[in-house]
Amino acid sequence: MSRKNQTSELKARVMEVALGHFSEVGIERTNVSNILTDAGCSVGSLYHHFGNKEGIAEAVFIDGVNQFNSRLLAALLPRRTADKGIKAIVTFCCEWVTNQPELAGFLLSREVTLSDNAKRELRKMDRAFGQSIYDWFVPHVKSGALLELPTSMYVPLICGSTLEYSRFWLSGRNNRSPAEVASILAEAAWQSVKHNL
Amino acid sequence: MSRKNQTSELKARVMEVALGHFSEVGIERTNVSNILTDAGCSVGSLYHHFGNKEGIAEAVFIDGVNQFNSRLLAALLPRRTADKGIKAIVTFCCEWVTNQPELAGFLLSREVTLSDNAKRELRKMDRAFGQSIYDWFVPHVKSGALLELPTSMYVPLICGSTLEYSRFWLSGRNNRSPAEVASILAEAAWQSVKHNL
DNA sequence: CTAAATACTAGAATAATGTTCTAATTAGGT
DNA sequence: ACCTAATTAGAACATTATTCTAGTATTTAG
Repeated sequence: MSRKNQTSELKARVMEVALGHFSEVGIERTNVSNILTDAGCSVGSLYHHFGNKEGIAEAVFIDGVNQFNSRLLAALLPRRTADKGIKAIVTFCCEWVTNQPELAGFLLSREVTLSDNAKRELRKMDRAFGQSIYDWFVPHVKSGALLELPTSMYVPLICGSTLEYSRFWLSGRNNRSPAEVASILAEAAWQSVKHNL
Repeated sequence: MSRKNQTSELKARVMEVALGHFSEVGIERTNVSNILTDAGCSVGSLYHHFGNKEGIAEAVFIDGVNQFNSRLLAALLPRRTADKGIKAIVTFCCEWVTNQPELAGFLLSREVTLSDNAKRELRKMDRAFGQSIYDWFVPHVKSGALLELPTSMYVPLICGSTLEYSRFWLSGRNNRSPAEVASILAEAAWQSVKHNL
C-alpha cells in the first residue's frame, strides 16, 4: 500500500476510534493512550497528524459538519415550494441524527474548543453553505410564503425544536427517535415560519 | 462569624469564581489552582467541600437549574390562558438568558458530566418541576387550545427555538439579545403548539 | 466547663496523563 | 542507488488534578 493510503487510513482509524470514545465519555475523559492502543497508532504519529487531542476532535467535528451540510443541501435544494423545503430540512435532520447518533451527539455537544485555524476553516465552509441556503430562501420570502425575519432567526426557528428533541433522545431520556416524530417536528417548524394571512 | 456561615460563604465564593472561569474557557481548561487563588481557598478545603473539579461544576449546575426552575414556575403558573402561558415561558427564558449569560451559557453547554448522586438529585428536582408544569398544561390540552402531543415533545417545541437562538447569541454570533427578539420567538412557539382548527 | 468528637484547613507529596523531543525508518523522486 | 522529506517510534518531560497526613478550630455531650 502506498504511504498516502496508509496515512489516510491511519487518520481515519484514529478519528473513528476517537469518536467512539468522545461520544461515550466526552473529550476530557477519553485518554489519548486508549485511542492509541485501540487505533494501533504510536504517540509520535498521532501528534504528527493531529497536533494534540483537541486536534483529533476538531478533525472529527469538521468532517461531520461537512458531511451534514452537503447532505442537507442535497435534501433541500430540489424542493420547489416553501413548505416542502422546510419540512425536508427538518425531516433530514431527524433522519441524520437517528442514523448517526454518535456523530450527531458529538456535534451537538459543542464540547470541541476550536483552534483559530479550525474556526477559520469552519467559517469558510459555513459561508458557502449559508449562501446556498440563503439563495433557496429568498424567493419564498419575497413571494410571501415565508415570514420575513432577521436572518439569524431562521435556523433556530426551523431547527431548534428538532435539535432540542434530538439532544433529549441522544441522552436516552425518551424512546421515540427523532425520525419517528419527524412529521410532528416538521409541521411545527412550518407553522412557526410560514406567513399567516 | 459562625463556622456554618464561614463555610457556606467559602463555598459560594468558590462557585462564583468557578462559574466565571468555566464560562470563559470551559471546565477542562480552567485549572483548579486559579480557582483556589481567586477564591482564597486551600486545596484541602476545596476537595473537602466539593470532592473534585467536576464536583464544583455539579454544584454550580444544580444551583442554576434550581434557580431557573423556580423562577420559570413563578412566571408561568399565574397565567390563565394557553397563549399567555406559552408566551410567558418563552419570554422568561429569553430574559433569563439575557440577564445571566454566564450561568445560561454554562447550563446550555452541557459540559458537566454528572455523578450518579447528582443525577439522582436532578431527577428528583425535575420530577417535582415537571409535575407542576404538567398540571398547568392538562386543562389547556383538554380544552383543545393546545395540540395533544407525546409529553416529551412540548419542551422541544416550545423552548427549542429559544434555546437554539440563545446558544447562537451566547457564542457571540449575533447582536440582538434573546430578550430583544422574545416576541418573535414567543409567537413562533405559540404557532407551533396551538391547535389549528 | 471540660473533654471528646467532628468538621474543617493546610500544603507538600503523589499520580495521572497530555505533550515534546530526538532518533530511527520508510517511501517517492531524481 | 541515493537523497530528501514525510512519517513513526517511544522514552523523557511537564502540567495539573488529587490524595494524604497532620494540624486547627468549633460544636456537642457529660
